[in-house]
Amino acid sequence: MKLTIRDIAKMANVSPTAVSFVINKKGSISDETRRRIEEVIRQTGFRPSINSRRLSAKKSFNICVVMDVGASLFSDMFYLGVTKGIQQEASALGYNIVLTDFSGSMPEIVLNRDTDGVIFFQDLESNMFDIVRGLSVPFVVADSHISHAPYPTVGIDNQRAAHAAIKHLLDCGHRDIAFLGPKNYPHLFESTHSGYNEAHMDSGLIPQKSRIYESDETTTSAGATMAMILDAKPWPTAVFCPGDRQAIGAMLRAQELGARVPEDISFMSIDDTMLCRYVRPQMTTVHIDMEQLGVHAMRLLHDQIDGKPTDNIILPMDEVVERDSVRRIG
Amino acid sequence: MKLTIRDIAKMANVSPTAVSFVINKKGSISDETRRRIEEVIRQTGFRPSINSRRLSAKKSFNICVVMDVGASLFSDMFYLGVTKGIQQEASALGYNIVLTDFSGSMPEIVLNRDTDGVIFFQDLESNMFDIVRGLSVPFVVADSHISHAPYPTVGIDNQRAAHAAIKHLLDCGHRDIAFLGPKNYPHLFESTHSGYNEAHMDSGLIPQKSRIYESDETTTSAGATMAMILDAKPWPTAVFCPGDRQAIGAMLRAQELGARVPEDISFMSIDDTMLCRYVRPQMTTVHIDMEQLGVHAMRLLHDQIDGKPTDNIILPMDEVVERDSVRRIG
DNA sequence: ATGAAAGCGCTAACAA
DNA sequence: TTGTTAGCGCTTTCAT
Repeated sequence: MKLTIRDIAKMANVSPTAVSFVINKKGSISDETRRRIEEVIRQTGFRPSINSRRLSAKKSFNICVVMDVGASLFSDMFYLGVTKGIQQEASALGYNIVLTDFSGSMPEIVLNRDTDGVIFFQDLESNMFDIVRGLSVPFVVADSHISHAPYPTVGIDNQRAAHAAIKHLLDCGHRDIAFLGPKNYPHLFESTHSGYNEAHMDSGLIPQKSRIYESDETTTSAGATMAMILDAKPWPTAVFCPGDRQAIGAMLRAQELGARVPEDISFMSIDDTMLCRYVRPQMTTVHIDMEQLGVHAMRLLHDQIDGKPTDNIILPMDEVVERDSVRRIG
Repeated sequence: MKLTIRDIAKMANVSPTAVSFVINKKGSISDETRRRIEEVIRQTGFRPSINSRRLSAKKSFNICVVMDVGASLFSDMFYLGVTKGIQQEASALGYNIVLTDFSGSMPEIVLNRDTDGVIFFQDLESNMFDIVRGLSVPFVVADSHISHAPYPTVGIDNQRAAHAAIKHLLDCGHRDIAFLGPKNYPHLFESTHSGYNEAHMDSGLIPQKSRIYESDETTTSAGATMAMILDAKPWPTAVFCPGDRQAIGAMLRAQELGARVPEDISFMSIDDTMLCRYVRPQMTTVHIDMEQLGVHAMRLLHDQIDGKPTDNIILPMDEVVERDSVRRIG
């Protein structure tokens, strides 16, 4: 019934080893022999059993991607984009992408070592990484918020993205810009806050501490903080949030409270998930190339697997997408 | 280094076979022996090599999920929900979910038979299914639009969902309801159109052919059709689209053209993706439980794999979620 | 109820 | 450059 490498070997009058060599492009084979073997393979449509391969090569050819199951639809949207990038790169490298969810405990597939590497989304508590290390399974974390993490990461240069956003707002004539950051992501808060400060100072402006606000990274929490901001006059002329979700939550709430956007107050975010195009006014934002993030994560993991020395990657992203939520002043 | 089933056997003074039996809950083992083996397994933290297993059992323990790579973010959102359901059920059954994209040709993983079954999203051209059949790999299609497809499917009862939507509109006092359906999904168009007609007739009303419109299932195409509808008076009092994407595209366009929603015109959709809560006014819709769809798809596939006889599944879904896009008349 | 032994189909060390 | 051979670690048939 199913052909094996031995059958092919016989048909080509060579040894199984030879066949294995040409399949894996390893060892040394005379052109003549190789051609003969390739011919037989083509004619028979032979495909080597990947399971045998897994067993003898002690590789699973799986890469497992761990998403937090409790994550919001927002993160889903973001990470699905990242996953596309991973998947594209992975299939080029001959890996399967297996999707697992993380609900507090390490997925079976990594406990079983049924994966050649794992990609985590966002930084987890360090004891989780200890587990993976203990299993000596290579891993990387994608969308890490930590700049010099003691493990392989690829992240966005959030400071730079925030800088780009604030610069845009400044260029549009805004001088009283509120920063509404995610208090449940301290590292992200910190780096984007730095970008905010830096952009001001680059323009010879002094960032005002009183314009720094925080909320959880949820629509409602951002809305509540926004309501509070609107409670006191004068209003900032613009509000910047380092994430679509917060920005949209804030904007929608402001509108509910009677503020006109962007006439009375402008909003700007980072991420550029599809939501930006569906809210009204459409959200001006800094574009994040999620697939790119995925591609780099997969490459980094591949290098890890190969045992190559690697550096953590920080992707610079600062392309602002102008839409309708920011008013040009004066 | 790594423990094998033989090591465990020795430690428990039994044969490898016995160990295999208790791991797989097969064969017959005395309670006494079983307990002893289980004890050793627990103490050593032994985990059988899944790769050996794959080879000798001729199973991959993989289920591959095929998404169309060209699909919109909308479908992404929908299918990610479905995937969560699949994944949840799959891990309970001991399978990995491997994500692949379909870009016109069958993914390698199925060509290699490195999967015990495949789940397709939406109906593909039948020659694709022929390929899978030729490989004798079990498959199901999730979110099939075809009611009596000659292959295993699980789908939503779209007629019923449409019926529920129209009934809601009717109950709110609407009597001039436009149907804007997806012309690029003829089956979906057909079934939801039936629901539209049926709901009218149930209320003793005659559905008007002139109120049936079509567009591609995209935001812009729906917008264009909407503009055309608004071009002629009288306007319908409500517009129903069997999908969030069309409905939102239509609603947003109507607003751009100066119509007030829901005062001048109401909108209603099917799907209840998260977008519904981010557009203003929030979209009233029929809730679709995507995870449920995934769970059923996985179960159906599992039965297929087991060679059990199966019937195609049609999930009834008709829960309307009232939000702000529908006006109550009178 | 338990065990011996023969694979599953490939890889890789070693020989020739 | 090519071939022989011994595994990889389970499952499963067939004895006992």
